[in-house]
Amino acid sequence: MQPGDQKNRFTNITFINHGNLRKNGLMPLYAQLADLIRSDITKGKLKKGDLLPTEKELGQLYGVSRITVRGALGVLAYDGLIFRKKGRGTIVKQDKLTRQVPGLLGIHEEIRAAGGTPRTKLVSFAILSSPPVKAQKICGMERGEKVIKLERVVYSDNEILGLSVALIPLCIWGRIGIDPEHIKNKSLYHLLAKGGFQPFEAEETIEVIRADKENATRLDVPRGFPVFYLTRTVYTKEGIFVECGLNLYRADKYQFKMHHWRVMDPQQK
Amino acid sequence: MQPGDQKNRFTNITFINHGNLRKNGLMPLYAQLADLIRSDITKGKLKKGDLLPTEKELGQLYGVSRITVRGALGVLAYDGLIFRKKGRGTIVKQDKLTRQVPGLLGIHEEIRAAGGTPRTKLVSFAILSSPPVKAQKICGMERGEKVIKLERVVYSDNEILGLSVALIPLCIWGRIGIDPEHIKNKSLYHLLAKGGFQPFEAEETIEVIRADKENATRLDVPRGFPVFYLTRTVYTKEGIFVECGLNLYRADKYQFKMHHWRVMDPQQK
DNA sequence: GGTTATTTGTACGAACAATTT
DNA sequence: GAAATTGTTCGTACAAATAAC
Repeated sequence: MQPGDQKNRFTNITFINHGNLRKNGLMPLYAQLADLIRSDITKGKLKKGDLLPTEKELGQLYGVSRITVRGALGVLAYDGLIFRKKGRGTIVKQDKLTRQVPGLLGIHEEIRAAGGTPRTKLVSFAILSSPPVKAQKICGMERGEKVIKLERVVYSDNEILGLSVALIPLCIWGRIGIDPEHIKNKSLYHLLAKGGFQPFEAEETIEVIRADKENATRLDVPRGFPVFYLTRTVYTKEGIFVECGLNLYRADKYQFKMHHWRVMDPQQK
Repeated sequence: MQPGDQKNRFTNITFINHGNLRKNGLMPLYAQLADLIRSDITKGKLKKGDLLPTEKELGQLYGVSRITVRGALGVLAYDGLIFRKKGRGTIVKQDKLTRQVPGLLGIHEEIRAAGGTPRTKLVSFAILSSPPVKAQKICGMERGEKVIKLERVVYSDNEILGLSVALIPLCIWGRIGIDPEHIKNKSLYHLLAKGGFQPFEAEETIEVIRADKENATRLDVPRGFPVFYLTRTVYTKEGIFVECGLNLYRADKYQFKMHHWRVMDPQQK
């Protein structure tokens, strides 16, 4: 199907799961409406290329204003399920993509998402009077700033996946107040979130290097074996720096999937 | 600075580049306002942690409604320059991150962005009666669908960077109507965009493999040398599949930078 | 600690502009 | 050229969260 093609617009009420919006205070109306339409799409009532009812019609169907409808459509457009064309209407997208924010998962969550069972072993725990030079370069940490250094080995289903070093400013660590003992098998990001520093943004670089003797031993691979070298700088919603992660993952046991997209249309759409 | 901290709110008019909004039809008011505030942030008039004037005040300052102000703030929040807190206000973020959509750059653009000079050499051009099995798996192309296969060597500043195979459905290729001769040194994505199929979304996987004899020769590396194996499936805004890319890049000459983030707040924010 | 004021979040109605059919 | 549809913008009102007293 090409851009110019289109299908009939669904004005038929029965196509829509109608009349279920409640002003219960739990969820905004626009979010409820978005979920209803989303389920119509994912369940196949609305198929790729279909034109949705117009914003006016949707408002009438569900007894809400056009603003609310636009809020709902904005969610779906943001999630990549629909797109809109001025003068034409709102159209269900082709469905090839796995529409999912790249996410900001910790390694625990990543492994679980891939169907594995994560396990981490704490190798070392220390308070440094100054961050390593590497970390200063990567995430602009100040010299002389006290940091926690957490070194862990990561296993997936009892196979070594990689090594992980996390540097966390002492002032952050102090506020979340965790006993090093409790880190074992716990998601670091989960702990940070519970302490009021929920990870929200991250900058990451991915390189490949070859294992030196020390790393090769620890990763149980021959010397020179390719490993991903992954650095990650993590921030809260407020832009507060919370972690600098230096990670080595075996290249034979790890791969990346990404979803890039350009969203413009920041306003309700 | 911690989440609870804050600075004074700027109600001082002189801090804002005021009175420049025009209903000229070229740009919506909210976008103009967003640009004004953005420049105040990037130029340092508004610093990290600062509270912006309230939505009401901004509206009065610029003579626009609160809806328009919210549109502008929505843009900036989306771009990661500010965040908002109910009951408190709108706050300028810390400025560590390079706020940039991950982007959907072709290899030409990537090289240029890194300060290099891209060059591509066309190795082969063919019309296949069916996509390779690999491509069928990666991007769900149908057996029997005619595709164009474009094989190119990519150089950055006259050094070999990698090999690139692009598979494009014949029906798309036919519509953009390009002479294979003209692909040389051109950005494929640029050509696609000119033909009405602007790349908008992509799904990508990154793995590391070791070069076999053939690839090693072509990439000018020893056998077994680690190379990035990068597959990419590209779609338009409408969700129309336009390209399946299979790429091999030398791991010593390539690295990835990513910016992940969680944006919720789909409505104007 | 509770109350009040402030500020953003959600939602309504209405009108016109820009684009496509 | 006319009709239909989304895009932008106004005014207004109340809810929910935060901050100040």
